[in-house]
Amino acid sequence: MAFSKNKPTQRELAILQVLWRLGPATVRQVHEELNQLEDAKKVGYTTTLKFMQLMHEKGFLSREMEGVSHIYTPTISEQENVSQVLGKIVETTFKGSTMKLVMQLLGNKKTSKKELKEIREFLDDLENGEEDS
Amino acid sequence: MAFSKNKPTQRELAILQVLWRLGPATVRQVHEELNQLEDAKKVGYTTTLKFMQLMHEKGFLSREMEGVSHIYTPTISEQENVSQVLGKIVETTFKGSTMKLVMQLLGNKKTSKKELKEIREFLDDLENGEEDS
DNA sequence: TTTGTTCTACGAAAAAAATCGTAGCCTATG
DNA sequence: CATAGGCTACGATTTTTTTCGTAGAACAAA
Repeated sequence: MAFSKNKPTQRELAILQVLWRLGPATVRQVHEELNQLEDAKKVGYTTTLKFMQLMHEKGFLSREMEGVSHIYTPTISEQENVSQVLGKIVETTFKGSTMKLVMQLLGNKKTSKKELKEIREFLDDLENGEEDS
Repeated sequence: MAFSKNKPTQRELAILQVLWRLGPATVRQVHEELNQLEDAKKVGYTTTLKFMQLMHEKGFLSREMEGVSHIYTPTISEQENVSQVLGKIVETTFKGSTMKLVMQLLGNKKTSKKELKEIREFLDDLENGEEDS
């Protein structure tokens, strides 16, 4: 169902990614993690705090009290989010054809024999195992 | 080689997409196209103009005079751009494995038999035609 | 109890992105 | 020639996104 209406901004997405990696976490934890990253801009603690408060209001994060502090959890999974993003890409640049995207991916990267084999097996599974409507 | 340093903003991307679709075009053409879209916010002409001027300065667009007006062209192709975006996705959410992404794509969408066959053929071509190191 | 630490909540302010108004230049047309 | 229309350039202004400073509550240690 994705995010009701708004999309997360850059910073918001960065925070979501930390949470996806860490699982439910406090502002402190997210903040430390953020300032760990290579391209970090060394942002202040209250900045991270404010962001997570805002994201909570926007519905991007849910939270619950744990003693004195909050523990935040994304309301959308990384998979859902990436699906959404990929969906948009398929629509706008591959005219709706997921296959075209797959082929660009396979074609672009020099794919190893082993990987190709994996894919074939995966396709087998798909064709056999799944009895979709 | 992508964009030297900066990434295009939302609006800038929207303009790029119009240009990718239309090919080299004038501000007027891009502007009309932009205000055609469903989610259009009915932006003024000079806004589009300013944006394209800025994008030219930033190196996102090249341009040449044609009579009284400019004709703008993106300095990066849609393919290059999408590769870049996909690359980031693979890195951050698929831990560097393009295959994982491909599988998510194949798994997610209910893929038709015909499409699966296409993929297999594509894989055959890849394996035969390409003699990679 | 006083001090220091760690939270949250807010209210602004700074920075970045997006929008628009006005002016000046050509050119076609009456 | 005068007027209208289309185009660029440019200087703000508005809106959104980011950032941070300050204040108050809770709590542990001196």
